Parts: sequence; C-alpha cells; structure tokens
Amino acid sequence: MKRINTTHFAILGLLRMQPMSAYELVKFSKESIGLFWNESYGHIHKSIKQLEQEGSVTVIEESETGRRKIVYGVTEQGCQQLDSWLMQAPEESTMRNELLMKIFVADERHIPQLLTYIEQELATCHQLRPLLTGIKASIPQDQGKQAQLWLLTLDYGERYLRMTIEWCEHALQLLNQPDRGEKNG
Amino acid sequence: MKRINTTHFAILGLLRMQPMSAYELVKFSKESIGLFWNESYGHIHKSIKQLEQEGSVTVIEESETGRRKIVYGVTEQGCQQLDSWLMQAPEESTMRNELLMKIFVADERHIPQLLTYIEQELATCHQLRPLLTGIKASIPQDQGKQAQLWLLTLDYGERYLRMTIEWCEHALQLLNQPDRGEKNG
DNA sequence: CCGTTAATGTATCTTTAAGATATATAATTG
DNA sequence: CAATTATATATCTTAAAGATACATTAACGG
Repeated sequence: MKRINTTHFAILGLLRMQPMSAYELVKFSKESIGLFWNESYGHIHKSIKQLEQEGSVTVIEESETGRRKIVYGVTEQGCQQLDSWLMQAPEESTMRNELLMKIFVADERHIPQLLTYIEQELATCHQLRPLLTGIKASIPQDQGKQAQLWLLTLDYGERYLRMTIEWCEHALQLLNQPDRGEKNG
Repeated sequence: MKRINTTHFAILGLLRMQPMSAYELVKFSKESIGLFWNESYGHIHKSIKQLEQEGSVTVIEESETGRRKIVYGVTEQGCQQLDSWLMQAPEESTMRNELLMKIFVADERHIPQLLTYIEQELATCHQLRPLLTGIKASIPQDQGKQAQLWLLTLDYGERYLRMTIEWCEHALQLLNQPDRGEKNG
C-alpha cells in the first residue's frame, strides 16, 4: 500500500476555498482547523513546491514590488485529485497528547506537577472557547449544505473543548483529594 | 530550542511499568494508550537502539532458543531521564483527524460519501467502548494514587469516545435531513 | 496430517511530518 | 526614529509513520 502525502490534499482543500500564500495557509489552518489538524510550515512549503511542479496548484499572483508574496490557487487537475481523495475512506485519526502520556507513566511523586499541567490545560481550553464562538458567528447561517459542513467541524471543536474542560475539572478534583479518600461509613 | 524525541520517554515510561520487547511495547501501547498516543514500530525500534547505546535501557533477557525475543528494562539513568521529563510542562497535543479534514474541505456533492465515513467512525467507537470497560475492570480499585492516574487516562478515553459518538449521531441527523430544513412558520 | 493462515518477533528503508532557524520587508508603537 | 511585532519565503535537520522483508510458532480447516 502506497502511502500518501496527506498535506497535499489539505493544501488543495484550503486553496480551493480561497487562494492563499504559504504563510496564509499555515495561519488559516491554525486558526480554523487547528484543533483537529496540525501542519508545519516546512512541510507545507515543500508540498506546495511539489504540487506546483506536478501542475496541481499554480501561482495566481506574485507581488514583485514591496514585500514578497506568492498567492497560489488550485488547477483543474488539483480539483480532480482533491475530489478523488474525498471519495476514499479516511485513515484513522492519530493523536499525541503529551499531558495524558505523562499522567500515564507518572507516579505519586509527580502529582503536584501534574496538577499544574492540568490547570494550564484547563486555562488554554477556556481561552479557546470564545474563539470558536467568534468563528461560528462568521459562518452564514443560511442552512446551506456547505455551511452545515463547516458548522459540523466547529461543533466537533466545541464538543472537544467542553469534554476536555470537564475531564480537567474531574482530574483536579480527584487528585486534590487526600490519599485513600477517607471513606466514612 | 532543541527538539526532543518524545518516543524515547514513552518507551522509558512503559518499560518502567513492565520490562518488554519492542514488539510487546508497540502492542501494549496500542491497547492501553492508543486513543491518545500513537507510536510506530519503526520509530520504536530505532529509539530503543539509541536508548540502549546511551545506557538508558538494557537487555534484561534474550532468548537464544526458539523464536528470538529481546526483553528490555530501564536503567537507573533512564529512570532519572524519565523523571526529569515528567517535571517539564507537556507540549501542546497534536492531532490529525482525516475525517474532519475531509468534512471541512468537502461540499454538497460529497455528502453521501461523508455519511458512510461517519457511520464507520460511529461503529468503530461502539466497538472500542467495551474494550475500555475491560481495561478498567483490570485496574485495582484500591484508591491508591497510582491507580487513580491510570483511571484518569482511561476516563479521558471514555469521555472522548462518548463525545465522538454523540457528535457522529448529531452529524448523521443533520446531514440526512433535506436541504434547507423546510422551515415552517 | 499437512497446508494455509494468523500471530509473534526483529530489522531496515523510504517517505512524511515537525519544527528550528535564517533572512528580509512592512507595520506598529513607545 | 529605534525597537518590536507581524508578514513572508526558504532551507535544514530530526522525529515519526509505515511499508516491507524475513523468520518462527500457534491455530485452524479440509
């Protein structure tokens, strides 16, 4: 089974929504789909060059004056590639959650540290929530199918944050209580 | 900022819980922490060799007869490395959820396919749930702090599955309803 | 009982992905 | 107007994924 460069299709997908520069691509993906999709600039940059060479994206606009900026768009061929990727069942999602990994391999000695990590995580989630609300407000509530798809991914983000917040609160409560729980009859 | 090989510490952490072979490491990590931590055999293998060379893990048992098997354990030095890693705040978690990515870049034409993907995801979650219950039952409910930490990661897994199941059901309901929702005044 | 398949196990190779860093220009701000 | 921050491309190294090869043992069906 040949492995595929998933970043290629992420790029095609985002550029089809809106032509952008590499820098804007990274920024946009961080802000819109960052909760469930991570990309690095190095990989995006390399991938764009490859996509350009094979004719799947093309330079739409290149500013010669002032600050350099190269805006890319998707070609007909790129559109077809993207559509055929969308017709294939998605791979299983992958995740690397270092906080949970640390909790898993830690022991009693590390609990004070773990508590600060969990509090930090909780704070981060609370900060992210209003951002999602803002994005939600910017999507046209016109009941169109396209908007529904975007709202679905946003809804996932909201559920994900809510779930994480609840788990953090549960964890703080559990780890803060005295050892062996002082069961009272 | 020097980047670190997180896999190194994952290996040290798992081997400290229980000496294992590389094969068993991959299997164990898939079965116990697979929901929030992904590892590949290739990387584990390479990392173990490096850890062995720098003296952080050591061969505990090597079967000469029959099927080859090399069981590794953590050295004193490895323990110290692991502990100092645990004292550092965790990096932000990363995720690549291809299903959500596809939903994000898809349009109306792809909805029938998306529905099958979501149904598949739902089925997978329903299959995983009893597995978690089984693991939970195998953890001693002795109120000890160590068991609490394991239960916390399991609890995260359960919440994650529940959240995903609910989102899938919501998505199926939303995408199955007729276009524009036939608003009735 | 034997052939096929599935599971256990190590080793290696290539490609994908992450992310640090260098460099340069424009905008912002004290 | 100097210092900082945001925008922007390019490159390099390392981490991580995962495909594949190879060998042994267990399990299973005809």
